[in-house]
Amino acid sequence: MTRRCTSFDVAEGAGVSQSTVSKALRGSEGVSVETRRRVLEVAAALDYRPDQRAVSLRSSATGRIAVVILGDPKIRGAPINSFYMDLLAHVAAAAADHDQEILVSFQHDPANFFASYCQDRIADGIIVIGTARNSAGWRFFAKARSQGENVICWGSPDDVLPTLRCDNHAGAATAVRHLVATGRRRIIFIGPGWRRQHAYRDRRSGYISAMSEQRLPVFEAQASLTGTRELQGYAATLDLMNNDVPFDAIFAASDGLAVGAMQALNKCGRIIPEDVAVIGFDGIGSAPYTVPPLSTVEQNGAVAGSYLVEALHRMIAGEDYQLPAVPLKLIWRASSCASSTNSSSINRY
Amino acid sequence: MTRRCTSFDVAEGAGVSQSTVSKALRGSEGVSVETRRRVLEVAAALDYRPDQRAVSLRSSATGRIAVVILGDPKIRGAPINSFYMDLLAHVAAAAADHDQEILVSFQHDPANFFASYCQDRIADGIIVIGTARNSAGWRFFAKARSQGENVICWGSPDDVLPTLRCDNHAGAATAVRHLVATGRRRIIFIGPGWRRQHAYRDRRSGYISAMSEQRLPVFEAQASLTGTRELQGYAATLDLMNNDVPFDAIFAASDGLAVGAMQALNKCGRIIPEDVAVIGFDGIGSAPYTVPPLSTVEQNGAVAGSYLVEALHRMIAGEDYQLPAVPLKLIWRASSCASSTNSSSINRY
DNA sequence: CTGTTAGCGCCTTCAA
DNA sequence: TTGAAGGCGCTAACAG
Repeated sequence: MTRRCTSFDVAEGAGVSQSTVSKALRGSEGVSVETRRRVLEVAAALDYRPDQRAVSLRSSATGRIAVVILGDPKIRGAPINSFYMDLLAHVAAAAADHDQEILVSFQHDPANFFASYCQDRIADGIIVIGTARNSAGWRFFAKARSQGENVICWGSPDDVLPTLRCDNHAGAATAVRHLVATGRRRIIFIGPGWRRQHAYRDRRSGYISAMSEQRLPVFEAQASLTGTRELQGYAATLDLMNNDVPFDAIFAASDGLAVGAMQALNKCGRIIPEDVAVIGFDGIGSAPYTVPPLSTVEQNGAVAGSYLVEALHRMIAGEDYQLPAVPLKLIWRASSCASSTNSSSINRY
Repeated sequence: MTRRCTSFDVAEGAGVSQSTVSKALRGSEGVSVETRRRVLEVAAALDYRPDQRAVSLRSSATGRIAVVILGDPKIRGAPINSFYMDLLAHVAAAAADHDQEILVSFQHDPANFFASYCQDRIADGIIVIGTARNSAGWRFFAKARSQGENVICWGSPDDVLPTLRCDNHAGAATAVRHLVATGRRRIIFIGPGWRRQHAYRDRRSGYISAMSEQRLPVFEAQASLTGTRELQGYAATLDLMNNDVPFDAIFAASDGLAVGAMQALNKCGRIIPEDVAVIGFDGIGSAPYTVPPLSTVEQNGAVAGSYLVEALHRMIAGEDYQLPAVPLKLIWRASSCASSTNSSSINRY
């Protein structure tokens, strides 16, 4: 295996100096057309490629951003909320638009938290996406930020870190009004069990506002804190039925909870949406493909991804930046409305 | 904003030379205990952190691997098969075990293919995970490999690149035998529409073998090539019913197809599993949460992830490596068996 | 327009 | 045990 070829080799081949090669290849001013042509030719012939580590070392920025997916503080390999994975793809697309590479790290265990991306010159900033439930994780990244890391996040339970989110209150209220408009009165809110988080509080308050507007009774069910979102939704819904709580609709604080709720309803022979309408929140990729298709308050993942990247860039550049609310859209599918065109209204589920 | 601190600053603070600092921090031989202690102390006080770019430039390897998710050659933002996203998480975990960072890139459009990770010293090798349908993509990465990139993949339609996969033939045969054992006779195979791929051919041949063993008639439905897997499965299944093809079970070549098939069955009032049993292939994360829960031939994603990383390391090291088959497990849920404990058998779906 | 000279921050011989 | 010097491969001033 032969030595890697460097800009010196190209220089020699083209009969010029190394610095001229550098200028020629990067299109700097001050190189004659003829020289540039010859350099490019030799570089191509030698299949020369600059070592990006050296390029980066000389310049200042790394051209990379780190994306950390913060999972539940459980055993390794716990399933990640699929909305986060969708968001990851959108962040990657947005980063690619800025010619940035992304480094991805899945973290959940305090023993393996890592955030020194900027300090170690591994990346220029960090986007943390994850579950509010990993408090130790959020504390860790908040501390990293105070030590100079550039951090923007999605999913933080609080506002210690600059956090992007949608208008959860408004989204929840819209969902509830939709249920009311289609004739539902006993609408139950299924919360995530973990109350100390921003998104939950806002979705809950949106639910309460909308119910109060209509003078309808508020009823909340709380998921237990263990297991996946789906299992939590499943258990919470089963509880409701076992306790003979009357209800004709469920507004779940997340799509995962809603999916679990639908399983439980089905298990007990409740027909969706005839007996119970269900609507979730997030807009996970599988929502259109559940049985019946799940209505949801969809967060615009593409916009969220680009806002995150944009804000991080501004933070890195030391500019002022703001985190606008991510747009929401009520997606009305068969789970909440028997007459939706999106699915048949006469089936049993 | 003050200048970043380097090993020279530590040297000055500790009253030693820069090279001594380097040795002390990296635990090399030939530094007195007392000197090392002082260096460590000053380094900590100054919060010194080596610039990883410089470290990497001096060494040879980058300590990074690139993971490319190859999507359908369609518009940007097309949803990624969720099994690939799961696999990505497992690859990340395996890479972390080897103290490697991973660079992630979602690629689908020939205009933006990029594979020069090794040549540009961005990473030491590439793991390509993706859909067989992106032929241009697979050709691109095959060419990159011939130009010196280290590439291992999952999902390639052929064997031009070193490809990890499970024993698709055996897995399919197992699934079919399970259906036969539970009394099904008219079992339909729903293929992905794109026949020129290894996994499809093997799953199909496994189906045919198992059916032939039992002297049962083979019947294949092909999905159209457009849209998501789910939509393809939906349309193919609808076609079957519209054409009054009799069947009591569906073996879908992938979970996505199976999810779509379940939607179609439900739309037409067919009860799962009483009227039609359904089983998929892959083991996507949402399979336990469909209604009814989806039986599937589950590929061990954790093992797949570690095999991919392991094989890539051996390739990088120039060692011999082999790609063993990834283990499969038949997961028997309610969609294929009314008496499963995993769900109720008396419900209507 | 081109070449020379310094580094970027670190690791690694080789002398002292 | 320590330090001086020479790169890793490149960019960027500054001379010529």
